[in-house]
Amino acid sequence: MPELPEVGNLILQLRPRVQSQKIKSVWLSANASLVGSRNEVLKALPGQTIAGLERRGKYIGMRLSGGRILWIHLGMTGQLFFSETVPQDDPHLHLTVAFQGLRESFFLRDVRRFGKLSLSSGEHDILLPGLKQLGPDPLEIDEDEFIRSLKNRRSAIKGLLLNQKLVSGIGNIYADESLFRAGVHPGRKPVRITKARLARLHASIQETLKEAIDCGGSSIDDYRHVDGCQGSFQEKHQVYGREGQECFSCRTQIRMVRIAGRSSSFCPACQT
DNA sequence: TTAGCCCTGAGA
DNA sequence: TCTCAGGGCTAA
Repeated sequence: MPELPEVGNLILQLRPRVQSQKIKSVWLSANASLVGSRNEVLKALPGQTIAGLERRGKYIGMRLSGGRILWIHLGMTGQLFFSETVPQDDPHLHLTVAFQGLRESFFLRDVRRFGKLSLSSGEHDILLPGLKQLGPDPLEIDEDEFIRSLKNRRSAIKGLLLNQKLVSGIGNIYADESLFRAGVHPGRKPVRITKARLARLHASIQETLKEAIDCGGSSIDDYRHVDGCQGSFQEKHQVYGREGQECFSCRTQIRMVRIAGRSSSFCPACQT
């Protein structure tokens, strides 16, 4: 569930706490969703300093002083937090990083294990296939490029927005919310959407994501800030999670359909 | 391009 | 006990 705004917020909160900190020890659970060598992670991290944090799509990159990068994808239920005490008997705890001279350790918890962890030795040996093929960031892609990448596509726009090779970082919530704001039906195919409409969708995506970032993201189910606080953008959702309720704009009942294997909420009157 | 799978907890 | 939620990968 953590999408671009949630991941972006986590990085902002993590940065002041881990940047320039030296890693003392690392623990990995036996069933952590790790891509690559377990021993390498356990050997390579201790002694390294966190040089920086970056976001790529929904991935968090933790850059180490030696040039290596630890990549974290939170999947649906991944949570990052700090604590002075190690949670005992938590079967969902997958990574612990302790820092020199710091009482608090850094933890990764992931109930459904849809998340991913991977260590790369630099920019060029990324093992995560999704990260290697990541499309442009929706906040950076310009209108022309956005339209070009979608125009003439013959599958539902909703599925295309979720395709991380085309644009990276949009998930179910922000796809539904952006389509509502642009007045576009999630099942509509780009070949049948005017250029002006696609331009409006491009703007809606950027507006929605920026607003969500300012709100600290959407907290649904598991997403929490590193200090355990919740984001507030869920209070502004127009369609996501509102099926059966009235549209705030026209009072038509919000409907839910399955498109590209994902639930899609929309207003049948506002979105055509 | 799409269906099915992974995984677990919540709710019917 | 069954079904559903979902991101991303694989196979058809």
